[in-house]
Amino acid sequence: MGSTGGRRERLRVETTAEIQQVALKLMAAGGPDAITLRAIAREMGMTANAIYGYFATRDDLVTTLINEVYTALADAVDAAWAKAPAARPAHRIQTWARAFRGWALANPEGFRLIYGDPVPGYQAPEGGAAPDAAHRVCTGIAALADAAWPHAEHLYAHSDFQWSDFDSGLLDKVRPAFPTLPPAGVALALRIWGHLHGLVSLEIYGHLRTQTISPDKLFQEELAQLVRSLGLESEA
Amino acid sequence: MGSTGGRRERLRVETTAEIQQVALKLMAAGGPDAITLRAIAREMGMTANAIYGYFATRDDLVTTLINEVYTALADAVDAAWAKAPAARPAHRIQTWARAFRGWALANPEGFRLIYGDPVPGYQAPEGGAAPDAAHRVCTGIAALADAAWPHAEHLYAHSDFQWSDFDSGLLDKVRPAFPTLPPAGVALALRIWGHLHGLVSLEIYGHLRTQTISPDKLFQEELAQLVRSLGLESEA
DNA sequence: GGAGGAGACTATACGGCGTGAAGTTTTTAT
DNA sequence: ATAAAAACTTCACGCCGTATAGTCTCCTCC
Repeated sequence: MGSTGGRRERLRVETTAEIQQVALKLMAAGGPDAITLRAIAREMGMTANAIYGYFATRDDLVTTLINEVYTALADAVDAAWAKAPAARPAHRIQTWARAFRGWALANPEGFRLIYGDPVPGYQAPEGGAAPDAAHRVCTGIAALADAAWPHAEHLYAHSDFQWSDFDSGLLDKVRPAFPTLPPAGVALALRIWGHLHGLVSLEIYGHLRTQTISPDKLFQEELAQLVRSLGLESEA
Repeated sequence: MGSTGGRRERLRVETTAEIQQVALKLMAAGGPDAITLRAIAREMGMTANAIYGYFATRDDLVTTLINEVYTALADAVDAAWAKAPAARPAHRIQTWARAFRGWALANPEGFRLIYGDPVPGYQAPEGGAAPDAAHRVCTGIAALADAAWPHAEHLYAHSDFQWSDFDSGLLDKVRPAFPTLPPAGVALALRIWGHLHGLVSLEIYGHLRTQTISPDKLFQEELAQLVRSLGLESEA
């Protein structure tokens, strides 16, 4: 054999996993710039160069980490979405939003890794890091908009958004899943997304912490306002 | 003499200014992590260690830069605010917001420096970097809320925000300027701020660019919606 | 079961980084 | 003119990513 189940490959997989795990631990402890090949190797009792057998370059490792973390985020919000009953759109949106914020608060370094300036010299590869997870989060946001659209449609009565106003990147892959969502519905999606991301981002980066000691209360209030501004009744 | 006007001090001031200027140029060209003492020195035909005569450490330099950049941002939004007539609150808010976004788009690296993960290992000093500029921006946001409050008050009819819900940091210094603004008005301020910052942040960090090709149109629309949600009539 | 090869890892080295200590040159003040 | 002070350089250390070459171990095939 040698194709599957070989001791060699098992070890390889395990070592690969350990590298990522140690990297995540270092990031959690010291921020994104604590991810250094040498520190990882030190932690594992190896030489830094040994890691090159598993990842072509440090950026490759970071890309993989982003993928990993991004997937965890997508899992979290997807699970929340799936758990909440579709019959209560307001509650569903609030659940999604709370899951998003909750994950971010629990994994602030991960949030930075995904949405902020990542590791020092890191440049996201052309194809785009974590395209799957990004797609899933994007789909989730579109689902929020789709759920809210019937109630919020009137807000966009006078807008003139066209499909050509939006890029074909992630959207064209997400659109088919929501055939009833018009261009203005995408604007609504970006509105919701901008709002949530903005609040969470301010909180994570500490630009809110200096101003309020109950970001929790503020977030809940803001979420209620958002839902209300979508023409829905806020639910706990 | 030797106290003022000396050739020595003039040179010192000039060199200090040149260091900052070169650092900003490097940042604009290669992002925040392009700010290295050695690169600056190289650009100036000096040794890296010479910079230690002007800034105690690299973080000191970065702190100064943040101050500088933050001040420029505060100047930009303050000017916009002052220019717009107070009699038209909607227009004033939109002008402020557009100035904020405009500055951010013109100085994306500066925006990251202020609001994102800054230079790799940088840790903001205890006293807080750029406290003056932060105070001014905070005041600007409070002014937005103050202008909108009479129209938006009804939105917070059932909220129970207390002053104790907010930190005493920047707020206590800003509050006296707006004696009529109640606790819920601060929540309104943070709402506006979160909204604007969120949109601009998404745009600057490219998490919007992959989804829309007309962030401009989206921003205007969103701004109009925000103003409308405050009970005001959107103005061009 | 022994030889050969593949794969995992180390050793060494290079250039870049921030920064400390010590030395040198230039300017200023007396 | 001389001494002090300021500006600046040199050298050094330990960190980083990474390229190259070498070593050791284990699997495979005859």
